[in-house]
Amino acid sequence: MTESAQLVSSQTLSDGAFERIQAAIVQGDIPPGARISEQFLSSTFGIGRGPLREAIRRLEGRRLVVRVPHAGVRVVSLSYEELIELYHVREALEGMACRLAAQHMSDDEIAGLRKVLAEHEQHSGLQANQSYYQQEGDLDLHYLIIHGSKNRTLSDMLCGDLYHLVRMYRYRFSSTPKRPQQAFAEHHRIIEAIADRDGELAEMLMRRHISASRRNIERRLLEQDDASLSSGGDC
Amino acid sequence: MTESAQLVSSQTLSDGAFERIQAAIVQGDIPPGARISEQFLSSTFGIGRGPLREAIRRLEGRRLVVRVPHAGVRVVSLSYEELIELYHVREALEGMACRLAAQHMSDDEIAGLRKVLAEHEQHSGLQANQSYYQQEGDLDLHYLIIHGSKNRTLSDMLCGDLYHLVRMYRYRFSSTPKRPQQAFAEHHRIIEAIADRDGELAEMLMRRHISASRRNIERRLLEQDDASLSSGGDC
DNA sequence: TACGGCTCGATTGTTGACAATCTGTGGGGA
DNA sequence: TCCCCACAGATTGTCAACAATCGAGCCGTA
Repeated sequence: MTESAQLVSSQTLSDGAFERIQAAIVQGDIPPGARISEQFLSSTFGIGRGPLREAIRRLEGRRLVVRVPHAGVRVVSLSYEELIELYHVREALEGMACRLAAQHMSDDEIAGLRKVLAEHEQHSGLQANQSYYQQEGDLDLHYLIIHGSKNRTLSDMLCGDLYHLVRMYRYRFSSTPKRPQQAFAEHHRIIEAIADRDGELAEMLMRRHISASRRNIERRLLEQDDASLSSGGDC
Repeated sequence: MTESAQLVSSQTLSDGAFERIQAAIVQGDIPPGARISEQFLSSTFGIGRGPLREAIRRLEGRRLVVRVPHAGVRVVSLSYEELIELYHVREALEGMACRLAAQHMSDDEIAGLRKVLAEHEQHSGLQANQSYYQQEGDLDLHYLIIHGSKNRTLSDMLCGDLYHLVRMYRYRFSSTPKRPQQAFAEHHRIIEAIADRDGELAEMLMRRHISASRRNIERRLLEQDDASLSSGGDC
């Protein structure tokens, strides 16, 4: 019902299954740690097990699922430590991306950055529901900056692999009271640094931005029962 | 003949095929850009096309091969720009790993680092063939340092994904005259910084080490015919 | 009551055959 | 001579059936 992915531009059944399963994983429709049954997906999607298995193998190569032989595959479930580690890696990589973006982005692209930021301002001022900002808008801006680095290898790693994992867990931490406004201010400063072509500063601000985001997660994770993440809720 | 991979500890045919093909790619047995025929591999390995296709899909997920629908898969072929980009990413990531290693490695592990370095010294002094040092020893040391960061996510990215790509192209640049001795000296300084628990310095030295390696490649690539890499020899 | 072995069911792994698609080649026409 | 079309061959994509393996529940025994 919810999936408009029926009209995917995939040329093979395997590609289509790959995209649909990946979307289901990163959107949380299939929770982390859940087991994936070939038979179930096969009948759900209405395709044979062959293409389906190939799609799963591709997800396995992307580390979105883990497989134990003869026992089935499960959606990857990041532990608390792994999630924090992921943010450390992001800090290094996106810091670099931000520095490169300050060097390589065109003036038009920087104008686009400002435009997105202005839209966010309206959103975050308009509605009290702050989760949207954190969920989509935040990433949009990061996407733009990453692509602005003009380093395709870096973009692929960040957008293709890391962000899928980040997105899986983001929805859990979207409702921190003051974080959205703070993040907005940080975004503003980052964009200004990029516009000034100050790569050093841009990298530093981005690293602090992600570092703050990480600490926010650490705090919230310690507040709430930390067992809820490591155990992998099976309710 | 050359492959002792017959007694792989893989539990399924697909896993075995995955490991063998991956090894063949990173070792250069299958050159970058070459097309992979399902039928050929199927008869070579003596397994059906099903498990083989699953193995290829896994490689596709790891970006070691690219596939165009209905037309076959090819081994990924890095362009000059992509190779340089890869080294930039390595610089950021391994710099971070080196800093963390200085903080988290145990004294025993650091002793192991020194031991490996001493072995390299004998090798590089003993034999005039400097390629071995660059090919294997260099990576051994980097592996140890990366794992010493105690950041499993970082280790997986660096050792699992990036290094396979780096290894594919390393053999082309192994015979630069003075580079091995220089690299050895850089390794020495890096290890000393780690032993001193000076994370800042260790990161900086590692970044310079990789940066020097990158510039070495850039220089050699500009010297020799640069068309040989981008065109992807089809002889 | 607790533990070890067994059987059954379900799920995964593998195979071979069939259908769909692309590529290279040859012939016919302008 | 050149271009377009059709055909054949090969290769990839898909499916359904068969074999191998694992886990759960049951039973018998100490």
